[in-house]
Amino acid sequence: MRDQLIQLMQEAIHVTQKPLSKNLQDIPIVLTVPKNESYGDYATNLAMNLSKTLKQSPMKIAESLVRNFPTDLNWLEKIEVVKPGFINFFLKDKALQDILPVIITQKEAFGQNQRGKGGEILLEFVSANPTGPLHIGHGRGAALGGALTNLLKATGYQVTTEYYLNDLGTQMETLGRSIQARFRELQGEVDLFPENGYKGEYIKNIAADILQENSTEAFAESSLDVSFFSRYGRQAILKDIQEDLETFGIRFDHWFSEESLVRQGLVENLIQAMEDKGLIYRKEGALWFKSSTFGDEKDRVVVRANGALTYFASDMAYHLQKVNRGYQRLIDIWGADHHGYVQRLKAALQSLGHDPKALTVILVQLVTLIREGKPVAMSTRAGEFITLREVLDEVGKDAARYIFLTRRSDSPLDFDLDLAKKQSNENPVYYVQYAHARVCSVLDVARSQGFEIESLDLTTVHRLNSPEERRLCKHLSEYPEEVNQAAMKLEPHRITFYLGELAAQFHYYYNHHRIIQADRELSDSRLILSLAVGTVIKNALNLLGVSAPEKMVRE
RNA sequence: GCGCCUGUAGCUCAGAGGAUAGAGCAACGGACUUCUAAUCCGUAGGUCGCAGGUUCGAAUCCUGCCAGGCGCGCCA
Repeated sequence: MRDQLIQLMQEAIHVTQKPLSKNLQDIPIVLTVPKNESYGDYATNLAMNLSKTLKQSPMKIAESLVRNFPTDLNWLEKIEVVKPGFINFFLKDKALQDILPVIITQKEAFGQNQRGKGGEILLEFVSANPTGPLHIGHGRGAALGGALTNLLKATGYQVTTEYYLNDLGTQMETLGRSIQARFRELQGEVDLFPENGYKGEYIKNIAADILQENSTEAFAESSLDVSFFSRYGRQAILKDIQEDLETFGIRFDHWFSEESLVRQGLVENLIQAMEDKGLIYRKEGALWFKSSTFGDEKDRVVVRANGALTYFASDMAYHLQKVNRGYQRLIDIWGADHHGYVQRLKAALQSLGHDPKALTVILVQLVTLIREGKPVAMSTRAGEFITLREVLDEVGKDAARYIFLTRRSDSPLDFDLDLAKKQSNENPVYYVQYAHARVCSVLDVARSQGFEIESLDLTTVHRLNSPEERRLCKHLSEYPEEVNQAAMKLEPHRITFYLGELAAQFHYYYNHHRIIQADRELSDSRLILSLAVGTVIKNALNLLGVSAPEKMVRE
C-alpha cells in the first residue's frame, strides 16, 4: 500500500513536471502515518518540499499533483489537499483488509524483503576478553547483535557473525598469574596475588579444577608455568562464555582468535606493509602509525619500545583481514567506553586505501543494574560484578533480551532486576507475549467450537470495518516498513516499540469486540485478523530473539 | 582542557524538518457468572536543559552556554 502510494506520487511528479530536472528526480518521497486520523491513513509533505525548487506555492503544487493522479483507483477513498500543503490519503477499508491474507499466506516470511541484495556483512559483537565471565553490559551487546543479525538477514543481507577473542598479551599473562597464585594457595603455599590480578571467585574455581586434575595425574612441577595456567584459564573461561551465549540464544559463525592472527604473521605483515608505504615511523623506541593524517587526534603506537604489539596493532590487522575476506560492510558493536578507538581504526582502513565508511561502529552505552531501587556497584577488576549468567538465571532469557532492546543503544540503560522478573503489568515483556498467547487461546477456543482455522476462507475479511479493526489492519501493514527501517538504521528498538503498540491495539480490541460469536461470517473475519496479529507478533519477537509462548500461566 | 554520548510528563524513555509533542510505569477513579484481568476504560500530568540563529515551519538542523555519563596510556 505504502509502495503503491509512493509510486503514484512519483508518476504524478513526472506528469506535472514534464522536463524533469535532476534535483527533482532524487527528492525523497516521505510518506507518514499521521498521528491524527482525521488527516487520513497516509500523508505526505512532498508539495512543501518541492515548493523551493519549483518556486510555486505548496498548495498549488499539491493540487496539480493530485489532479494528475489516475482516477480509476479503486483502493483510494479520497485524497485531500490541506492547509500548508499536505496531501492526505484516505484508503478504502478493503485496501487495508487485503493485508490479512498476505500475512497469513506468507507466515514467517511476512515482513522480510530483499533490499540487501545478498550483500555480505560481517557483524562483530560481544568480543569480551576471555579473562572472566560475561557481565550485564556484554548481555546488552549480545542482545543487540543477535537482533541485528536477524534484522539484516530479514532484509536480504548475508550476515556472518564473529566474536573476536583477545587471547594474547598482558591480560592473558595476568590471567595465568592470577590462577597460578590461587593454585598455590590451595596447595597451602602463601603466594603473593599479583597486584592487578583478576580477583573473582571464578579464578579460584579454575585453580581448584586444575588441582583436582593434578592430583590424579602426576604433573611435573615445571609444566605448571604461567603459560600453562593462561591456556587452561582461557579454555575454561571461553567454554563458560560460549555456554552463557548459548542459553542467551546467541550463536556465532566464527570465533576469531587474536593469537592465530599473530601466529599467521598477519600483524607483522601489515606493519611491514605500512612501513613500506611510509605510514609508520619510529620515535622513542616505539613504532607509531601516522593516524593523525587520517583524521585521528594523534598518532598511535603499534609496537611498544619493549617490542610488544599493541592491542590496536592486531585490531588493525584484524579489520583489514575482514575487508580482505570480501565483506562489503563491517559492523562492530562496542561498549561506549571504547569510542576513542573508532577514529583510529577508520584511519587505519583509510590509510590502506579502503573506504572508512565501510566500517560502522555501534557504541552501546552502559548498563546499570538496579536491585531494590538502587544501583548495584560493579567492578571487574575487583571481582565484584553480577554476571550475565546470574541475570539469566534470575529473570530468564526472554525478559533480559527484550529489556535490552527497549532503548536506543545511545541511551544508557537501567536494568531493573526486580521489574524484569515481575509477572505484572509493570513488565513490558509479558505484555507482548500475553497478546500472542491470547491470540493462540482464542484460536484454540474457536477450534473447539468447530472453526477450522487452517482452512478459513481468507477472502472473508470485508466485515472488519470498525475503527479498531481498521487501525489494526493498518498497523499490521506497516510492519514490513518497520522492519526495513530498523534494519537500515541498525535500531532494533524500533521493533520493540512497534510490538508494544501492536499488542496494545490487540488487547484493546479483545476487550471491546467479541471475536467468537453467533455470526459465523463475522467470527471468521475476526479470527483471520487475530491470526494475522499473532503471526506478526511472533515474527517480530523472533527478530528480537524472544520466544512467543502459546500459553502463559501465572505462577 | 579536548573528543563522543545524553538532557522531552513525577520516574524510565520514544519521536530526529511538518499538522494539537507520544508511550509505559507511578498517582487517582472504575470494569472479571464472559474468547486467560499478565488485560481494559477514564482522569491528571509539558517553558522538549538555557540563549541566539537558519525557514513558510524547529523537540528535531547550526552556534554558544549549563548539567550528567564515558573516554583522552608504549593498558586491555
